[in-house]
Amino acid sequence: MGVAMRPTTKDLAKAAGVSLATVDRVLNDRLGVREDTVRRVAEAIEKIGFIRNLSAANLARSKSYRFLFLLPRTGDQFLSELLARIAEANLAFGSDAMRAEVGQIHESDPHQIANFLEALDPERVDGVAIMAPESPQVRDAKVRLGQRGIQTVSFISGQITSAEDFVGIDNHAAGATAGRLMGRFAERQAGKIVVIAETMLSRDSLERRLGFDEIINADYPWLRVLPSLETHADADRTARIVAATFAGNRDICGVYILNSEARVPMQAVTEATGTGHPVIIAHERTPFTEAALLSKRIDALITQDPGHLVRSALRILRARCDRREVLASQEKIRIEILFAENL
Amino acid sequence: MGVAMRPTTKDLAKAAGVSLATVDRVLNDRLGVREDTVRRVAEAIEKIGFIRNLSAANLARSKSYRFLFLLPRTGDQFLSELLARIAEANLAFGSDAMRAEVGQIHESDPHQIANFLEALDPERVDGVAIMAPESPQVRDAKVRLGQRGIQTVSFISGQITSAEDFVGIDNHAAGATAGRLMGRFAERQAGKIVVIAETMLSRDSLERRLGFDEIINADYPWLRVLPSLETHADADRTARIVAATFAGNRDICGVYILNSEARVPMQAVTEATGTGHPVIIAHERTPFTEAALLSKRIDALITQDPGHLVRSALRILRARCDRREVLASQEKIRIEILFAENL
DNA sequence: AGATTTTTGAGGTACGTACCTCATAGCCGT
DNA sequence: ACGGCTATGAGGTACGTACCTCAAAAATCT
Repeated sequence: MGVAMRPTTKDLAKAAGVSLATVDRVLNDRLGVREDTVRRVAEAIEKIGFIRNLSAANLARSKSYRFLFLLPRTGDQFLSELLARIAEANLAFGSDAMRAEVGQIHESDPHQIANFLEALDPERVDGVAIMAPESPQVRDAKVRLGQRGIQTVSFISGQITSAEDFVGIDNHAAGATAGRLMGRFAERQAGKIVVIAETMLSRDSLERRLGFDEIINADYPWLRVLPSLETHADADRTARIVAATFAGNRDICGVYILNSEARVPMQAVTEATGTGHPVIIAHERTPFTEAALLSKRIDALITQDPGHLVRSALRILRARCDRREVLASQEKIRIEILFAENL
Repeated sequence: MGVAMRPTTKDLAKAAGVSLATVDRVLNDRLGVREDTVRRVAEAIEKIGFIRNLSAANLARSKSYRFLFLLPRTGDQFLSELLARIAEANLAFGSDAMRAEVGQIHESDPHQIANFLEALDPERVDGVAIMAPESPQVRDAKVRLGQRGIQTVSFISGQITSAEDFVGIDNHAAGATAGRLMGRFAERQAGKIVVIAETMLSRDSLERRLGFDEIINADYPWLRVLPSLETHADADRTARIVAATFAGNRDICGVYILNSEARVPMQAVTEATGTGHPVIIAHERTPFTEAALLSKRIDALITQDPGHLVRSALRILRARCDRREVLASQEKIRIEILFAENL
């Protein structure tokens, strides 16, 4: 236990040769402190290695943090997974005075998203993790939130203004990883590869496709990647275009599903292929993809850990509120590769 | 913030119809409370959803946690990585009143390890993460530590009495994953596979090998896995036996290095193979293996995140001290697969 | 120099919990 | 009814920080 106690504000005051009140003024950026007094305190902080006890501070302030996850209204199993992890994080961080809530909104309407963000009350929300397609409206809304003192991060997809502003994987690298797996798993002979996306209008899809193509073109020139099929999250359309593609191309040897929600495209592929077995690579771990991996209908999954995503977003928002640095290595979301063996 | 404040002990006392003192007695397992009073309080906890404010509790107790990592004295880059992550965790958990220290000891001598553990003072150490080969002495020492009120977990390797008692990957699954990668990456034709381990006396190595063999034998019968080469962490010996093995087997198509420290074996393999290029799979991400992966001398890495390992061990020890549950999904250490693309 | 403003100090209360003491209430067996 | 229990209550102090007030000191301006 505390043989060597951590220095407190009292020790800091003594070390800096000022009173507790002044230390408090400096620590909390209050007005009315001469500049060289601030400097003296800052030096004393360095010298005695003062670390502010945030638990005590939050206790005194009786502050609790409320964060919001802005998620799409419609989705499938990956969305459910996220919701479950958010609920879980509430338990994990429960004794930490932070709460996470969820707002769901039609992701296709930038105006609605922007309005939702505008309506947030800084008194009631400390930060928002936003999962929404990039758009000028949302970008502006984020800037205004920052001005009003509400922290934001882009969550999984959306605009990436800087590395610290984004919680999610590097989609270009994820696509490249998929490309590498596809190249190594496929037979070393000519063949076509089908890429299925919800829409190619989103930056995430573009980046994944780009990374995928780079690897295939550079290292596996005998493979040809067909133009992306866009499902528009419509099961009928998906079944139709996938069936048509397989009917029109006899030498398909690989399928790359770059949606987060792989179930509908995967079912279309299963129907279209029949007894054939192209190499199939998909994204995200859900009950469906997990089962498909175990039954060898999917060869590999590229995933990001939803629990990690959620906790990381919360830690980042929290650190911003406290004007703290985060531990970069902890917040880097890894591109995971799953086989049946390492589920 | 708190529009809806979290209930406090005061609210709990009112809800249970008892005094604050009694609530305190119940919450902290003090003697002298009738059983049905305990029950009434427990019911009130459920009813009003009381969550103990651990920050305030630790503040009041002015308790800080001291944990110890018991690591091998000798090692290479993976050990350095662990040490770096422990130092990093000290920063991350710094404002959380917990500190991690390191003790290093010759892992080959179970008596010395046991003595070291016996000598720990419960007043000065709250928990230990033990990375040491399994042995009766260490097992007994762990039991006695538990009796003396010092928490323990097995770290990365060692005895696994239960799932909650271990921080690390499932080595059988890791070996199986390596086997799957080897099988899919190797040419579909007869060939031999070299397995290199520091020693096959450790459970970790055995499990990895077992998992590896299972997959190869079941799904890639044209591959033959040679008896494991044991390096005994000796560079000269390693070079000798690896060279001899390659000299005696012309059709080696794969190498699986199941050590945590891959550098020495990998260098021996590089020298022995010359211009040939068997599929090489190794464990753990270190500066060396990372560079080898990027330069395509290694085909894939099976890794566990050292930062996650360290933080997970600390969280688990901490939760045990507080008699709390951990969030299982957060503490599960994933078997990661690394290519050059998803580094 | 005096008046005014800025900066600093001293001291208090509060946050939610732990832990302590002492008093009182209820219970037991005799 | 008595002493001897056990169970409970009431009240205090402490932890480290935030935030408040008021007074005093120091710096600035006139």
